Amino acid sequence: MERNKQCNSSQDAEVRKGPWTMEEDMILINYIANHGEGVWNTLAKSAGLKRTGKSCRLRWLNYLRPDVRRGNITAEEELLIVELHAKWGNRWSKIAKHLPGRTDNEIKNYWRTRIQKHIKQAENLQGQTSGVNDQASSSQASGMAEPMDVYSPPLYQRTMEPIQVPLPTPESNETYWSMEDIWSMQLFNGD
DNA sequence: AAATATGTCAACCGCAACCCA
DNA sequence: CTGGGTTGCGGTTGACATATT
Repeated sequence: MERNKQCNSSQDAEVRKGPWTMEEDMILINYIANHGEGVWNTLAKSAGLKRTGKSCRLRWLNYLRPDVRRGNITAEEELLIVELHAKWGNRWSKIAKHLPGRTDNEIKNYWRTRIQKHIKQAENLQGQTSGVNDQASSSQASGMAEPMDVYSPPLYQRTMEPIQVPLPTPESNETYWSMEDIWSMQLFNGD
């Protein structure tokens, strides 16, 4: 329950860290809805958030922005990630630019948690054909799929429909709000 | 049923690039 | 050109969730 574990040394009102609360999200969303983005440090202060500008920026870009898609990476997206990573290595933001709605952070996470070990396994099975690191090696040594050099992106243009935030178990805890919820809430708050 | 291992993901940090007075 | 502030990036951490023993 108590997942706010800010470093409450002696003073409060310092700078908050750790997971964002729903209130903070609302404040940020609202502020940006009314004033737009700006200089993040200033924004954080003007909005009354006890967060660094950096933290606000990250939260907004990776989570709160209305056009951000989270979860349910499709097979097409995964393939694209694999392809682009093979081409460019860990240039996550560059890769992310080719996956509309996906953030570099999510792609990076997805890669490290789901793809990397998979590829390593495949490498091991092939008996270390070569010292493939993970920098852009022309063709990755995993028998994934057909090797396509120039992958044409517009396979999956940003369809906003199938967004259904997974929300596995609504009973998990108290505040587990989907972005839909938050956005519809903030509509009532036109300030 | 409890303990432990493993997976997932949001958020942090440091650094470098960029911008501008 | 320099210095100080801001932004963007990539690596890493740590909390929580889920699987396994």
